[in-house]
Amino acid sequence: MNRKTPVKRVRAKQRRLSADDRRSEFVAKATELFAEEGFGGGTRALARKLGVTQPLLYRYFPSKDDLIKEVYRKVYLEPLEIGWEKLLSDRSRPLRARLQEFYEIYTDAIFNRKWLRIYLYSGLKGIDINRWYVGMVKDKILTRILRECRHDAGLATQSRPSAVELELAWVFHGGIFYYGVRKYIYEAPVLEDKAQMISDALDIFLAGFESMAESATDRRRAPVKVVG
Amino acid sequence: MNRKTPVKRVRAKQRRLSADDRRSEFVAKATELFAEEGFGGGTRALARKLGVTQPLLYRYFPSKDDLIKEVYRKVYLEPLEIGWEKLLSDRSRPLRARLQEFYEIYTDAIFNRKWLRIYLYSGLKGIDINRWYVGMVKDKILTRILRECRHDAGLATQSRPSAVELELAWVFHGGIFYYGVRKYIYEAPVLEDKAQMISDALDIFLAGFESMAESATDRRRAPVKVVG
DNA sequence: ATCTCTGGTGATCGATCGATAAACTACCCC
DNA sequence: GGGGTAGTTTATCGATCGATCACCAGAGAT
Repeated sequence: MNRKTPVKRVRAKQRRLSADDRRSEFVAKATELFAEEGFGGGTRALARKLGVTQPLLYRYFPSKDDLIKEVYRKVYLEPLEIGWEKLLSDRSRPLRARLQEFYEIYTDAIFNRKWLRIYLYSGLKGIDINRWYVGMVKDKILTRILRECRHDAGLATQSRPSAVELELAWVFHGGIFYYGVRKYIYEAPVLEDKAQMISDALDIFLAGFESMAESATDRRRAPVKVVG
Repeated sequence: MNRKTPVKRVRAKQRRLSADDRRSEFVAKATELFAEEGFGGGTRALARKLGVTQPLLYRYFPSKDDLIKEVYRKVYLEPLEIGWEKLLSDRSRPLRARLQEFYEIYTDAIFNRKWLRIYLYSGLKGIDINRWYVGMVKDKILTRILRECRHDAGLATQSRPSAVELELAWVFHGGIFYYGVRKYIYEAPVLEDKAQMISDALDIFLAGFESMAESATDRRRAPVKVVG
């Protein structure tokens, strides 16, 4: 056929971006790619998403691992911009309303396919930032919630929650988290009204905490097991 | 130095296994490998774990994908051997005891690093068997639990649970599931006594269900939202 | 208009991937 | 004990991976 015919290489017109723009575009598209394919996703596929060639990546990142670290940083730190402490600890408002609002905002931030998948993939890799995040949830969210619950129930505000209390809060938190996993990872049908799911989960958590607190004050000891 | 010296190839004495044994050994070690590395784990690394060479795999499986499917089958179907239906529906025993025992047995089966990691990896791949499993949990476990709860509360046993009830059960179930994820995936410290975690989670779930049932009969309608 | 940065490309390397074909060898049977 | 079969290895292919290098070309400065 027309082999060896000198076809004028119609090179897609080079689109030049500033270094900062290109760099953040790399991170943004890498987040999408890794969310779908996992961190095994290829650098060539990433370049294709940007409409550039693969070696360009290495003008901005020394290695793929460095790019991945940037993705972590962006994904883990982005939804943390909101002031949680004030929201949870603002005792001028009823506790329940605070918790409801907090979880609505929190889940608005993390309940999306991209965030949840990156979170799960990085969790399976067992990296430091994931362990840091779990510790942060414990210290900044669950411990705070438990302190407010104790205060609300008229109990002494101890500096650190008991292991049993903490586990109660984790099961509650995990139950809400799993809603996001079911919806965005498993793509299973869920109760559409997210706010109501949170409301119902709060109902049973608060009722459970109160009954635990009551039996603790009644019997003057921590309830280890309610039914044998 | 001694290059070109004809070193007598000291080949590790061939250990021959029956076809069935070798095949199941492949599946077993592949489960371990994929649990740690994800399904991107290499066939050469797998062969190394068996102490054989890589091409041998293809005497037993037409492709790596077929091996992966076998791993799925083994992992997903293995813990299902137990008779759940009888356990949950045996009305000669108190409901709470049935639920406690069921979740202790169920979590004994799935709370281990191998199972949870394979489950999460396959969930991220969005494969059919994962969606099947989630549907199975809904139909065979949660729906059954809710039916027993309704019966226990003296309510009409309807064929299918309401969306709100189901979500309540999912949040409860997910909270327990997340305990396993925290312990075996994140390797975070958890309340060591698993049975007590289940007991506490059951307390608040059952209390929540009862209060929902009460308000439903009192007000003659399903409680959509308790606090606005 | 030309110079000069610097963003961007083309070509390619070595390693590793899944998979195939042919040769080898341990073990069972007669 | 000499086949013969079936389990195993050696050698290798083509594709793809992350990464490197020399070179090209667009845009602002002069």
